[in-house]
Amino acid sequence: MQELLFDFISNYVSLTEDEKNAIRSLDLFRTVEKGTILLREGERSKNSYFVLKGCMRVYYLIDGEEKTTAFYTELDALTPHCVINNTPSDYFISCVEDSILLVSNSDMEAEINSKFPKFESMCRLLSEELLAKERMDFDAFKTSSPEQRYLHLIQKRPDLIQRVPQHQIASYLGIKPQSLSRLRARILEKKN
Amino acid sequence: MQELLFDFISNYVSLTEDEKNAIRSLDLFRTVEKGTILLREGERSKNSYFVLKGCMRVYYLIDGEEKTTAFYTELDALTPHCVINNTPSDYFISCVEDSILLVSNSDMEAEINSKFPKFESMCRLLSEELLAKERMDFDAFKTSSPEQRYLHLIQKRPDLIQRVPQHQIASYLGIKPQSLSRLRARILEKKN
DNA sequence: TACACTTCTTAACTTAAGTGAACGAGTTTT
DNA sequence: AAAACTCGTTCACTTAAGTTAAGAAGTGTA
Repeated sequence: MQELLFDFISNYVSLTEDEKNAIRSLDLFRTVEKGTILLREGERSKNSYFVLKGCMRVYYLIDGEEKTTAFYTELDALTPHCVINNTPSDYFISCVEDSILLVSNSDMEAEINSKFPKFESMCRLLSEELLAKERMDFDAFKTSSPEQRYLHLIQKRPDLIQRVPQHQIASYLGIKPQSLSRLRARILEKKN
Repeated sequence: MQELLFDFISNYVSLTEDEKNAIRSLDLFRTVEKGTILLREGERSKNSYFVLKGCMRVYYLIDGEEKTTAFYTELDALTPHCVINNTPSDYFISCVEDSILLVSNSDMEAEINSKFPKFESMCRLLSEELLAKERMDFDAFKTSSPEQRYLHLIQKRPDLIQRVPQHQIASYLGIKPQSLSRLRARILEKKN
């Protein structure tokens, strides 16, 4: 499981054995049960997450309704807004499946970053890449209809449709569960 | 105008005079005329932009129609997707107003980053912050209706409504110009 | 001045998403 | 085993956005 992490890191910087050991010694690995809530609205957590195995979901509670805005799966990284801004979180993060995560906190990261410039390089590269990707995803969302978004999701993340309940997918697409049902029926009809 | 830049940077790291001079010597400042297209679909530019004065617009050309997805104004930074991935751009960037920009290219940045670790720190902090902000904006977009998005925009970026044509705002909100017109009329009616 | 062009609005009609309710299938709880 | 609950689907109805067309106001240009 550690190898997954080092493989991932090797896309950004190459680590020496010493550096790898420094990371190993941090003891970041956590197993988390399905249903665990990692962050609640109002909390000021300092934790960031990296998914080695499993799936996390970000959702807001608006007028008593859950609005899912993101899923993080294998090799996705998530630093919540509240960590960056040191403000209370306005969303929840929950574990969709039994998962294996890397959990780090911002103090720890600051220390590592100052000790290992290479690590800071990696963080810069990674967050620049994630920012560019997030903007592309946002653009794609803005420029397409719910139906196009759904078809796109099937292409890009077919696994999600399997591992996550449909009503969470619906809200992820910005629509109601009933509308997703109808939309799926419409697509099937078109095919025939 | 340089002071604007150094004020901005001081939010992330504190620079010595020597470091400031190093940046000054790079000669990054550019004045750009309204209407200039900074990046075209298909181009593989290496340029990143930082807006000191003015406004830039990102748009896609889909089925012959312009779809505006972002506006960058004073103190906004933009590194296009094509720079990060070294792929052809799938969008355009144009200058909405006569503007003063900082233009850097990725080779130059790589050099500075390796010479001045402080600069890399700043880039990391900045891109982490922008990523968190982008995710929040995306979340807000997903969880609200066009009408809510419009009201939110008036609150958060009232200047945009003034400096940018309405049909570009409409597409930025994910709707057609006619729908924005109607929606505005609806809001006015509610007020009375 | 006349013409083209852009921007915004309005209107009539179409299409699709929101809403509220009901139902069946499957799962969990008691 | 019965009750409660979750999840997905369907239906009838409402609401809002898309579409097509037309026109008014403003700008720029020949």
